[in-house]
Amino acid sequence: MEKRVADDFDLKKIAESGQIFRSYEDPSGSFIFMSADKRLLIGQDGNDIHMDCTKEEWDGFWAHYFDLSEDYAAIRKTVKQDPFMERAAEAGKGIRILNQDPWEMLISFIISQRKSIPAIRSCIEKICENFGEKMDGFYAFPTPEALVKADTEVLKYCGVGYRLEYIKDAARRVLCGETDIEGLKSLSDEKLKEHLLEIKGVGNKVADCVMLFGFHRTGASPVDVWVKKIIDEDYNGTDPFPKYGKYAGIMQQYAFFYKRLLKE
DNA sequence: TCCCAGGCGATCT
DNA sequence: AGATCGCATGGG
Repeated sequence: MEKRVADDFDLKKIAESGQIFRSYEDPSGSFIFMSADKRLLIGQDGNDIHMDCTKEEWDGFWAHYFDLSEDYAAIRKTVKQDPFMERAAEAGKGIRILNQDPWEMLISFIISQRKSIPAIRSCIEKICENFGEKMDGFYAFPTPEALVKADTEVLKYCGVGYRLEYIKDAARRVLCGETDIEGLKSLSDEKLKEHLLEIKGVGNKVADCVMLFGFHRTGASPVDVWVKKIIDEDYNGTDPFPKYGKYAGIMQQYAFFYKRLLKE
């Protein structure tokens, strides 16, 4: 189907903004986005987008996935008296915070620690190929049950390294209901974070990423090595993101994208 | 080859 | 509370 979007929307920036590890650029310039057991081929020409799904699938899932009910142009305009963030928001214009699968985000960001983004992507790809359900032309992200049962040696082969026990434990917790993903959705930001921090291998940074990208808590602003650089080099040691309140995570994405862009 | 990556947990002071 | 250290592995 085809559609026209009114708001900021840039598939390439979204795919390269570090929030998703299972996106691929097609030779045609279109993009593949995967989430849990779903996959979409989508391309854009300016504000005209076209995708290989039905209207029902778009309205029922992907429109929310791309966070189309939020007005990002308006959010960008809330930046004032902050030259670095104004440049970041302009550079990152078109980025949106995807509504991704919380379980997939939990495992993905547990894996992400001490890995480069290319390494994270290849590790997750291997895990899907080995433990994800085979769909029509791709592999789904593995279920908690699949990872609980996963052969340890094969998981190691996927490149998870010392995170093996973290992944196993997180999968066990979710499978037995000790971590109730659906239930977590109704918790306050504070309670949600508290719970996430109880999971082995989940510290402050990973918890914030799961909150932001899996539970769409846009007030969460993960502090990673890049954001640390921003804080030190551009803000003299003071974290500028919390002052943006419920948009802190969105500003963080603009800034993260911009800072990495500057280094190229 | 060497360095470091979207950090975390354990173990100290 | 805050500082330090080891950690498995892959990409640049």
